[in-house]
Amino acid sequence: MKLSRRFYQQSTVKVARQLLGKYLVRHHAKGITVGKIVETEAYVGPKDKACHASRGRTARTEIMFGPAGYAYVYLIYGFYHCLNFVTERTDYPAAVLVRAVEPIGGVELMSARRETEDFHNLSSGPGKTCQAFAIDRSLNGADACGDVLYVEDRSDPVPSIVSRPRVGVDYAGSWKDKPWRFLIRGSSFVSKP
DNA sequence: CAAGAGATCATCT
DNA sequence: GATGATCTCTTGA
Repeated sequence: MKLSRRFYQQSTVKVARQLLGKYLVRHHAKGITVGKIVETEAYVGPKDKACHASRGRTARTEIMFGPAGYAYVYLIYGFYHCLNFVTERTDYPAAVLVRAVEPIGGVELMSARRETEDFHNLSSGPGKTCQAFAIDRSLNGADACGDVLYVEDRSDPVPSIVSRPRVGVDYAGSWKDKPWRFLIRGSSFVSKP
């Protein structure tokens, strides 16, 4: 079952936790890629200094101020893209970053795009995942309740979850220590243990 | 293995 | 003009 808009309207931390064990699906002219989400991070609203939207409403962050269930995709360091799903209510800017997935379907496609045969290096990080799934800024604003990029619940058992501080947000003052990075316990496909 | 450098550009000051 | 929700490669212990 495809996750509904209502799912994304829940609190950001809850969405981040519940996305673990769900399946990221990407339809593309070259084929479909599927990955089980094993790592996420929550970026919670205007006060969260690690959240891009904490610096105000701009062209880039506009999508986060809109309704839940849309993709927020941006370019980072000039090379890589990061995929988020917008959460909570309209005008409250928050999102969940998909940091890593376990390759499930379309593995050859991922392998070709990533230029590696190493199964554990296909999508073990936010930039790698976007490369493997051919996700770039053209998908910014894509509807996660549509048919191109969405998340499925395949009724897997609820995973055991570990939380950690978020990665790469040292600039965020006291907010950098919030334990808002979530991983499936024991997964070997996370970006870092 | 850990640490450091470099790559490269959209976005915001 | 500075910087970043990253990744890869190189260096050196």
